[in-house]
Amino acid sequence: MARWQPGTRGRLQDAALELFASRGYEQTTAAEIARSVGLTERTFFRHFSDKREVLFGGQERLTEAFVRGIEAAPDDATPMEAVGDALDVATGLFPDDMRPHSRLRQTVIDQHPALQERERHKMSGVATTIGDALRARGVGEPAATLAAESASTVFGIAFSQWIQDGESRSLGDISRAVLAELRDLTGADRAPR
Amino acid sequence: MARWQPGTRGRLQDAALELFASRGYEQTTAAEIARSVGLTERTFFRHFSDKREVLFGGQERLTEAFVRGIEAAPDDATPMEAVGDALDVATGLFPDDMRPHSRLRQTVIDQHPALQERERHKMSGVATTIGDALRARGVGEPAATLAAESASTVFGIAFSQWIQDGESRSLGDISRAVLAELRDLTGADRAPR
DNA sequence: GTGACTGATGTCAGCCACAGACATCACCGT
DNA sequence: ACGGTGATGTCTGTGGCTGACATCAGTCAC
Repeated sequence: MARWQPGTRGRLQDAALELFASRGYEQTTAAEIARSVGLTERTFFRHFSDKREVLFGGQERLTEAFVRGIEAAPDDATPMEAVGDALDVATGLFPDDMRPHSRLRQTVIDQHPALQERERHKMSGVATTIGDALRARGVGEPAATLAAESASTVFGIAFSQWIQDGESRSLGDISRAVLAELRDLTGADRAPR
Repeated sequence: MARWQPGTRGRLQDAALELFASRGYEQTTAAEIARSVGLTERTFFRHFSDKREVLFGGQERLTEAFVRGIEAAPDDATPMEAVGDALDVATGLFPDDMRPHSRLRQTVIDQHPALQERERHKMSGVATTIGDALRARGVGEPAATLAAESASTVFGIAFSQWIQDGESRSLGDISRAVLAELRDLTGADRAPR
């Protein structure tokens, strides 16, 4: 038998989400989260750089998925085509059966500006890395940054639609629809006025 | 003679930027900023909801400029045309002679993740309001959000280019160039592969 | 003109997020 | 057996931030 229970991080994350959802984010102290799984506050902060971070665990996996998608795109793909491929890979990380969990998490985030701030920041980190991957393919500036930010925007819009009540399409389907809409929007301008 | 010095907010902002730039953000306490202009920490937090906020004053003006631009766009303008008009109005808030100030402020922000987080959050608030203005014109979803986020992205890219060393174009000129690039990027996809 | 009212400020006390320093203590390899 | 390792606990401190209350110059009512 091990000295420490394994999966400490995960238990802290689960406990935190539950406490935030039931009592509210500000009304829950880091020490309470830790104690609720038999640990101390100090240990909480060894696993998470700050209190908000406990809700933002899987960002590396998301980033990697986007990058994998970009790198796997055919050599002759345009930047937006590569972004489309990346979105297909990334949205694959969110199968339909994790919708309830995502929804709960989002209701917590939506109730606290500090958490929204962190979420935006995370997505912006993802966008930066996508930009790097595009530049590595030889895409120039500002095209690489524009395409990367567009990917992040499309993902964000699709994700928030995905967790709406009554929405039944998969995240991937929604994402493709949003990307198509972006194409129409920016590309289909009429003749100059 | 008035009982209190007028312009308290402004003096705090100026002092904060100066102290952050010279000593670093974390090494500067809110109490120090306040004392440096003859006030107390408590008063600092009456003027700014948190320590970071002292660097983010003019967001309302930026938001209003964008909205003004959207509302002033011709009735038959496409969403992206309206966004282009809004960018022209908004970039007008940054004449060339405030480049040094913007640059200094940005060097401070760039050195601290907590400040970058706040900056992203502010821009995302701007984007949300632009989206509202577009929806008020009858633009649907997700087009309104996409166009609004695109406006914010273009502004962000243009702004960071504007304060690069050696850059001499006006913010408006850069912004129009970036917007054109976005149009090319998303619109000019070749035939399907 | 005096007294109530207002609004920006100061004072005081306290909570909590977070961090440095050090001890502990099972486990692991040698 | 033993020293190293890594996750944890304990102790202590700092700074961001807040509520409650006092102050006090100007203002307005009467």
